[in-house]
Amino acid sequence: MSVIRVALPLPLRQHFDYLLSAGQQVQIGSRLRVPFGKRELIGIAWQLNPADHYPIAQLKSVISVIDDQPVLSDTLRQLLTFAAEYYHHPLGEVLTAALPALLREGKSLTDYQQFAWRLTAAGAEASAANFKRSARQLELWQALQDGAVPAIELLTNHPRTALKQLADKGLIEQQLMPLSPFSQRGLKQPALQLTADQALAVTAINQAAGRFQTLLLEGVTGSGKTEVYLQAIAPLLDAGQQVLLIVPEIGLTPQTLSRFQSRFQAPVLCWHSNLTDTERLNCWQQTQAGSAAIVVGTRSALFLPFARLGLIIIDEEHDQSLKQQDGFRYHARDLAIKRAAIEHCPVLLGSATPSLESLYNCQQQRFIHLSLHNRAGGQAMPRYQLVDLKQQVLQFGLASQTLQYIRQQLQQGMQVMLFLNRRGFAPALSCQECGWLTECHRCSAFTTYHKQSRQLVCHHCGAIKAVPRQCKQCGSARLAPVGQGTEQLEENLQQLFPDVAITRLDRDTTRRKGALASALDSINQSGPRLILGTQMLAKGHHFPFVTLVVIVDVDGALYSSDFRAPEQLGQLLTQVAGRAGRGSNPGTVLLQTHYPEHALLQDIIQNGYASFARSALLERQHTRLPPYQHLALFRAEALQSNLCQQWLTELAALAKTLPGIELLGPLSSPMEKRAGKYRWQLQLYSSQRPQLHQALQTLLSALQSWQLSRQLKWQLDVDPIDLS
DNA sequence: AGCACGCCGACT
DNA sequence: GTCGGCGTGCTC
Repeated sequence: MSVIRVALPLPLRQHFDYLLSAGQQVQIGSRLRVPFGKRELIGIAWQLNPADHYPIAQLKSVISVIDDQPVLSDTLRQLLTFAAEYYHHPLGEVLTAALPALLREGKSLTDYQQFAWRLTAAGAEASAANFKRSARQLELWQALQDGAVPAIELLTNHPRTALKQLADKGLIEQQLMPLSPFSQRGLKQPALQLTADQALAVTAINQAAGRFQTLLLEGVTGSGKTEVYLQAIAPLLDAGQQVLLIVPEIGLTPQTLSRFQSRFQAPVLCWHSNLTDTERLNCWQQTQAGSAAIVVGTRSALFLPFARLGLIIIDEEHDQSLKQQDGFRYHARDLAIKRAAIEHCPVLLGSATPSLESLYNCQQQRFIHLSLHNRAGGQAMPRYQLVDLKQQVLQFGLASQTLQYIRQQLQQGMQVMLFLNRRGFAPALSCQECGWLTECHRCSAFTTYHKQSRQLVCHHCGAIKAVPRQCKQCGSARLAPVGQGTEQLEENLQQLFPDVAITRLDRDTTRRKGALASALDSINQSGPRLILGTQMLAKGHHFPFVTLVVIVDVDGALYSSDFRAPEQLGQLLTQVAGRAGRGSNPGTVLLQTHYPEHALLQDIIQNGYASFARSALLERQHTRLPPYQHLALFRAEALQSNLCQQWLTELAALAKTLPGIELLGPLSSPMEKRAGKYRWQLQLYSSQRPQLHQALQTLLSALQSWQLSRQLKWQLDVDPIDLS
């Protein structure tokens, strides 16, 4: 008889111990079925015979052992344990994030088979002429010419329907696929010629192979970071090692994925939230079996069970979406570094606009800093120009100077991109008589007017209302939109340039599946065009014919209470600018502002991101903000504002007694009310990470017994990025 | 998180 | 008289 400590999928900060009968063989990291109160749960064997186990007389017995081989390796368990402790999050929920749903539900891995597709005899005899009417089927048929391809790999770039159609015609068939380690069969496409900077970077990455090292690859947009990734990976694949590439959002980077697939013969899989449960399990198994060579995935790919991990790459390492914003709030970049340390492999962070945290780590010599200085094709960098909006007559929010520039570029057959980070027609409707504004009744925010759908939408809680005919305050019927969103700007631009094609990219126009892809396709055709959109425009896409970028309104970000706002503005401006002039034409970026003399803007446009980031870091040092101090944030949310305040005040009182902790708050969140709940926060700063963690531990164990804690929703965010 | 127990209000 | 509201407590 022995005792086994089990990690269970519960939001509880504790383990549970069970009895193991003599006949039950268990490897640590395997799944177990155990009784839990009136129900049964599936947990992970975590520790055999812990010294401080629960009284034996009160233990229940393990019902069954599901796996004979662990689903979580030693290294993965180390990572998850670290993550649970670092983020002070219940281990059970961390596990839930790390295991595919089918495994959490107890599905047996041994009776789970994977299939590959191959051509039938009839399929081998077919010719391209058979597929005149279906390009999709033709592509699929061609992909199978060199032999069987695993279903999961096939589905990453072929639609399921084409697969079914060919199978129905008897041209392809399934075969059982053994899971064995991949072997690299040479390159499908030759590598590109590297610039000197790129070659240096590739060498540095290769020199770090086989040991833990973090490298930051800073390269302006268009400088060829992806080619560096590809060439750094090649020798690792030759040595049979696997590579993980984490990207912020996979939907936004289909080009990156296809570049990896078309370069290497070895299997490239992708991992993201749109996969079905079965596809996830497939990918998970192939990663574990070593038959996947490269996985391109979003942040949760970090927890895949690589058999022989040789390199982790975090692309766009500054991107905020690498941090999970609910539940288990981990940062994929930071955990990737930890994982690399555990796996003894290098980790490469890539960005045109590195986070201040990573630049700081380079200054501290913790990371190796690699730079790509020039655009790979030798194009000039775009130039910035400020457009002073003071005392200007604006037409649809655009200065006459701006319009002149736009007209000029269009006349030359070029494309112009306008960035406006506000979707909808107008940020609110206003009463012309009394000034009343349409507000959301559940949030401290105005409701955005959407003209096409004739709705008032709250962008914070999603509430939708019909457009009122009258002012709720004075009854006047004179309601008019205030301010301008992308929907309105599109309408206005169409009026100004009736003959020019316009493509609008925002959440409203890209909601439909495939809409984004088709919009991007039309942008990639030459000819004059206006492209306008929100944040989406800043991420990842190549717009080869854009020679002018207009940032319609930069002012919103200049005076923000969030200490990260300058960094984010710097990143946004640089990223948006990077979309321009990637063809043979250098680009121009126009920044419309009422504050052309603002130091932040001047710094970015005159000195570029790298220099701006240095001064922003100095500023952080003087104000004792991250990364010079460590930050953790308690949030409280309740129907009554005073509950939050009271709870956080008690928390603050206790925190004040703890060594090395500085407090800010309780403060109301920037948007005090959201979806009907009031939101407050308490910020804890410390220059010593261990002291911060000690404090968090003390606070967490205290608050669990407080009566008030159960009357509100609270959460702890370690290293928060979003202070809202 | 679930799932029970428990104690008060409007229904066949 | 019972169904069901969600507060409270417990799970090895």
